[in-house]
Amino acid sequence: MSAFSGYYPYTAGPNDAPPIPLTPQQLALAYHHFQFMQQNTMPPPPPPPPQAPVIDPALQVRDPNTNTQRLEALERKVRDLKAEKRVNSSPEARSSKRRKKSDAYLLRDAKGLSVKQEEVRKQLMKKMKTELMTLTGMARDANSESDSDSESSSAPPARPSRSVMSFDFNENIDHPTNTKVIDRAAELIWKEQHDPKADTFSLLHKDVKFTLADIASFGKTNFRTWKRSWKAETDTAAAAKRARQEAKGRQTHEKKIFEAKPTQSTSGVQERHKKDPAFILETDWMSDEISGPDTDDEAKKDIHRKLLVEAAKLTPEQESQPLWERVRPGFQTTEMTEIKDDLDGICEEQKRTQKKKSRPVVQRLNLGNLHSRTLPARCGLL
DNA sequence: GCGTAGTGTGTTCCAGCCCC
DNA sequence: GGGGCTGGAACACACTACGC
Repeated sequence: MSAFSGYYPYTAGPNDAPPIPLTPQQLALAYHHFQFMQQNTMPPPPPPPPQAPVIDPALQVRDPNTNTQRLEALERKVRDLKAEKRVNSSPEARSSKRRKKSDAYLLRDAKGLSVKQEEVRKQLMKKMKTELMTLTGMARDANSESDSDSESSSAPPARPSRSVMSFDFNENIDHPTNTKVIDRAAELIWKEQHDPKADTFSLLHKDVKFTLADIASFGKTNFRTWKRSWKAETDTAAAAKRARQEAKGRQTHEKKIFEAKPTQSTSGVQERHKKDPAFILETDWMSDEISGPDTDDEAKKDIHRKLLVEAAKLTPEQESQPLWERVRPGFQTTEMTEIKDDLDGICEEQKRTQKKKSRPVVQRLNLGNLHSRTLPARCGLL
């Protein structure tokens, strides 16, 4: 406590009045604030004031000189604040203030960064993610994982374990519960990495500047990602939406394969059918395969499986391999069915002629069944 | 064992929108 | 104008199975 016996509320300037000694209560409060700044932890509530003051205030001798000095110091402060306000209200100051606000971020946006900045940015993102996972208990061994990214040899000493906090995904990012976690993680990383001379510093480039706000913004991105996943798991509507997105992603992938390997090319299909097959690849039309009948009846499933095995002409040894049925929509025109069969043929031919043999894809068989799912909006195009 | 393709999942980036 | 949210797309990564 002796180190704080000379603690004053501000640093004295040349024009300031001499420092005013603090009361024991003020001193105790200041000590707690100092502890908070030192340890980056929430301080425990300040100790309750003593039941009775050591000296009855009524009996204390008031020093008229000290009170005058205090008053003068306050008046000076008011004058300074008014002067500062006048300067800040000018248009130039307003724009510089705006600039200053946007300057709070140096690495948040990936655009326009140098290679060094990009590397440090990625490192900080990874650290922030690990820190958040550690704080929220999402990763038990995140500490060992956190610094495995190319700096294992110079890894900082492991921090003592921290208490588990948690996100509230029902709330937004600016909810106190969530900001508390992000701020805490950002402060920890900032404390470790902002000073290149510190033992804990482990970034690739010492000369790349970044801000606390940068680190926090990376944490916010993580939060949104996790919230999105959480929502997809808990909200059925969101889950359905996500499934649609994933299906679309697979279709895009198939489209790319066709575009990248035009052996017979889709133009051949176009010539034969006088239709551009491209739009089939752009929509939901390609998803015709099912892995089994939509029923809980095991007997029906067995019969269906036997039909598929027969159609695939599998040997008894091959019977256990997966098979899919290709079920065309009932509303689909014959013309469209032919185009799709043509495209499937190209795909299978590409597989057969591939120099490099790859893992066989699941065999798809046509048993002639049709399904009656909802008619897509674009069905009138063919 | 190694390299590669297929597949699934998670992450990051970006644009557009809304609100303050 | 800046920050937050959302959705879509691109990208990264891990895993598996296969051929050589």
